[in-house]
Amino acid sequence: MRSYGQYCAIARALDVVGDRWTMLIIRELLVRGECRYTDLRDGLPGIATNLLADRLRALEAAGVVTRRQAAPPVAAVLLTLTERGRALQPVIDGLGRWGIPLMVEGPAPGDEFRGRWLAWPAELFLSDHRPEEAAVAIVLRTSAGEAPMVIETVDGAVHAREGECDEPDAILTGTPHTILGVLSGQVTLAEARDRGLGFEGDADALARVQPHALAA
Amino acid sequence: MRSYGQYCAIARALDVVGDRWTMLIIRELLVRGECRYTDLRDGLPGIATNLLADRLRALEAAGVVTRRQAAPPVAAVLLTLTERGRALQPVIDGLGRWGIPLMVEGPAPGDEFRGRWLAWPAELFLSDHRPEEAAVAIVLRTSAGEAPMVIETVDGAVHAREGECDEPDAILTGTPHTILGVLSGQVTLAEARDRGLGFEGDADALARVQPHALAA
DNA sequence: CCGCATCCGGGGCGATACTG
DNA sequence: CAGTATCGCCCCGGATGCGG
Repeated sequence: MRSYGQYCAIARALDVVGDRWTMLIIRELLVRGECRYTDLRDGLPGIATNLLADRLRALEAAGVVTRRQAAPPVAAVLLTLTERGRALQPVIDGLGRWGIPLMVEGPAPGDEFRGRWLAWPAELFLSDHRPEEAAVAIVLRTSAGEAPMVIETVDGAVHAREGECDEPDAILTGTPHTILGVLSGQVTLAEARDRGLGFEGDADALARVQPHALAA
Repeated sequence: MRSYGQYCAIARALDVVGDRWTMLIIRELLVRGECRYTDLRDGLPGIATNLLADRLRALEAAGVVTRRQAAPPVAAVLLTLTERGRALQPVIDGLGRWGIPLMVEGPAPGDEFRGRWLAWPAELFLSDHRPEEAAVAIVLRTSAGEAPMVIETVDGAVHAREGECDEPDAILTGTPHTILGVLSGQVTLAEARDRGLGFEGDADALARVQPHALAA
């Protein structure tokens, strides 16, 4: 990026991560961890391939991303955030928190979606109200072809990860918008089921982590 | 900005504040509060006037900025952040914190600087180690023509603001880089004075708020 | 299939000039 | 003071090609 030419901490930060697509590349690397060029491409629908290559080079030069060869059997380059790169987590979190209100209207026509993008809303809205009880796991399925998300309670906190789960306490199936409504507590489970949400398992497991705002 | 077309909180946020210059406009409005178009221009050296106008329109449409007429005597438009706009403070703070390490090498040739940009480093590095004592005020002067910054202790916290101060406990005069070195504790007062820092007043007032890292 | 490089059209951006 | 007008350039987006 063209430098702003300002001796200011914020401008200097934006000189490195202010380019178009750059923060979304950081988002993908934060939520996926180490992954391949092609994985990044899949997680960044709309990006031009040359731009992704350019950005990765710039981020590598800036000490934000590192590149390493995968183990012999799979000939692939693996990309990871450095410690310096992971230090951008608060910025991404802040952006995600600020962006949540922009999602209540649902996706615009043609909007892309990936299940793992629910990780921030999930960890933002949910908390474990009964940490003394046994841990629960809730699976979110937003699309048939995609890997589901698993929401798990761990020591009173709630974490979201990509992947399967052997014996989930509950399974939610539906559109991203509907699932987001349930996670945020803006829609009750009953309402959501009327709107097409699929639900299996223990409703209490869901209530345990849902925000208390339901009372309002 | 062209939308990223992704139903994701971070992408949605960047659809609004991801454009070039936009976050720096937010920075200026956060640190200055209500101000005029021309004030913004001065605080954003390098921006094209049409871009500033474009961005302000977009931010107004997005509910981030509001515009109002000043009181009759001065015919001027005053721009302010809305509540929604001020909610970007954590993002700006995160960027500023992340950008601090990029400033230790000093300004590049031709870099612009404004005294008020020291507000983030000041509040980030400094803390009041003896809150039980009377409040202190330290003035920073980085340039003859510019308004100085005042650092004040208030209830154990440290705040930075633009403006003068009647009876400061200490006055630092020097280049931004030198002053930053002192504020961050990377350079001792004695070293900084050797490098051209001007210092008047009570060295103890400075030590009271400087980071403890000096021991290292 | 992976990881790019290259080419090309369009528009955002930057600089300057100008106006109510 | 607060913008609008204009213009060249380069970044961006989309498509294609290509070596490993």
